[in-house]
Amino acid sequence: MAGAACSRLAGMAGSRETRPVTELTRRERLRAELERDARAAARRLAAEEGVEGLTVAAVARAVGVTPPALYRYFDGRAGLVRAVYDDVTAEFMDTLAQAVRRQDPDDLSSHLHAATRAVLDWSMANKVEFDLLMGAAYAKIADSEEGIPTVIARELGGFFGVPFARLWREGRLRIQADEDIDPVLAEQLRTYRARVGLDFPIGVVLLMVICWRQIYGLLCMVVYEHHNFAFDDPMPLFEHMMDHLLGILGLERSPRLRVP
Amino acid sequence: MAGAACSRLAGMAGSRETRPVTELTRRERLRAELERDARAAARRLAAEEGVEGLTVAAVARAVGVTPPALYRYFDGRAGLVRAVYDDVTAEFMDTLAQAVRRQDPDDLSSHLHAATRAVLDWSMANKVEFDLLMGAAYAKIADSEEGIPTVIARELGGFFGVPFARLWREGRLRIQADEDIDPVLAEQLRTYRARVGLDFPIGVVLLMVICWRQIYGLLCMVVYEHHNFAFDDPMPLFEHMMDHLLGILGLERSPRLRVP
DNA sequence: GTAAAAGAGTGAATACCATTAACCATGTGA
DNA sequence: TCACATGGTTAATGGTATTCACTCTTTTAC
Repeated sequence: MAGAACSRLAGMAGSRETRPVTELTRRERLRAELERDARAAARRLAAEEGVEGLTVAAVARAVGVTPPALYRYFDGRAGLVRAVYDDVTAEFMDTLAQAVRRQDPDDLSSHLHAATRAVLDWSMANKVEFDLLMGAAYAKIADSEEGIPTVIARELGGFFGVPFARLWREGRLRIQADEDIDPVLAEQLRTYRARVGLDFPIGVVLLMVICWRQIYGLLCMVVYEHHNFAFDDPMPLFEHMMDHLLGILGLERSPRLRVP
Repeated sequence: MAGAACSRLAGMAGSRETRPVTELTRRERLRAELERDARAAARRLAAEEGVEGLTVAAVARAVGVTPPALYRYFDGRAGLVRAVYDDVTAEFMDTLAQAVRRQDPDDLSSHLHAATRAVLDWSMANKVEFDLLMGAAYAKIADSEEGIPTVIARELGGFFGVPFARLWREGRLRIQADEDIDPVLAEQLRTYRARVGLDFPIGVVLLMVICWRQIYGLLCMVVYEHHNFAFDDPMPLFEHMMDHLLGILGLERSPRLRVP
């Protein structure tokens, strides 16, 4: 407490009016700290107890305030869930980016393989968060909040769009011609392409959707634990699927794949 | 009230000790009625308000008793959810059986197509129930209850096992030989086969899993509404997938497919 | 036919939860 | 120094699950 006051005085002495963004008033600093702590507590609670365990009261306890205090920071329970959603989205996309950065930049096979593997690993290690981002819990947030819808679908679409664009440019892909695609489906694919911001033929978009459908199915099987009674370890199924998907894309499993 | 008493007296006059199963005591009849009403109310509440709207208090209100009364019928809220789960499972499997019965018994393509289509249709029309049977809500029940795990996976596996067995017997399937399957995966497939009660090579089981992975991915995409921003109508994607899956199985889309 | 036993409901109590309103102390900035 | 904004508090309302003690009714046994 005394130390905090001191550093505040030091900050005041340094600059009053101009206040560079780094210099925060005591209130601003405390507010930032409490918000950070609350977000962390919310995330921890959600992970440990499930989304339903993420309650205003529990977060308040964790950060040492009374529940109503949190209403100065978040829009009630829904706001807390939204905050966790935002944090988790950022963390998830960052994890993916890291996995890709570990690969040889010219090795598209390992790029795709590692990204997909990272999705699976993260999802298994963060089942509640998976549910929030890509599962059932998502629809509930999306219903209430306005800006949310399509966030993760678009982020992921953009992310996987990069290697697909390269595959397309390199002429490796065998895709369906526009006129061979059912017109209704074609229109949907164009909408998807426009909303995600991709710039290759809808035949390539269709390939992305076909791949994602399979990946997503495996993810849900694993995370929701329906087939655990037999498929305790999902890796064999995953690798089997990756061989198939890479094959669809005219690639082979890369010997240079680097997983953590 | 008076009428009820009368019928009870008639029942008493008819038989006391032997009491054929059809003859119920007044209490038993009232109990059966209230339980039936409560299950129906629980199902309706879940469908309309979501699983979180399925509360003991709400069901009690719906059937006109106080909440503690329901503890004589169900094991609290978890018991209510479990009851809905059981009812929904039966209804779902029945819907599938009906869809198959509508097809030409010798037309395996329409058999598989109709069954898969029925799964999709039912899931879209019963999103909350889908979540309970095959989605995120399932894991929560499975955690607490003992008998539950694998119910739906095994029911579905057995159901789709029938046409796959016929395909296999007819020699249409191109499958991987046992020794070409990763040993760990092979062991998992054998476990699955044993637990579901199938009796064909694990290469066929692998085909089932490959198909289900894709179907399930599409189901979750549709029910959890992640890609609604582009794929408002899932039918084009579904039919595209079915063409692919039937192709894997050496079949073609049947002109005799009958959907409701 | 009557009395004991079993069953099914109620009300009260406990313990959570979310959310709002009124209020108070303190940091901020002129 | 002083007015004001901010961020916390307590209190109150109303929702939830669940347990317990109790009562009334039905069933069953004698």
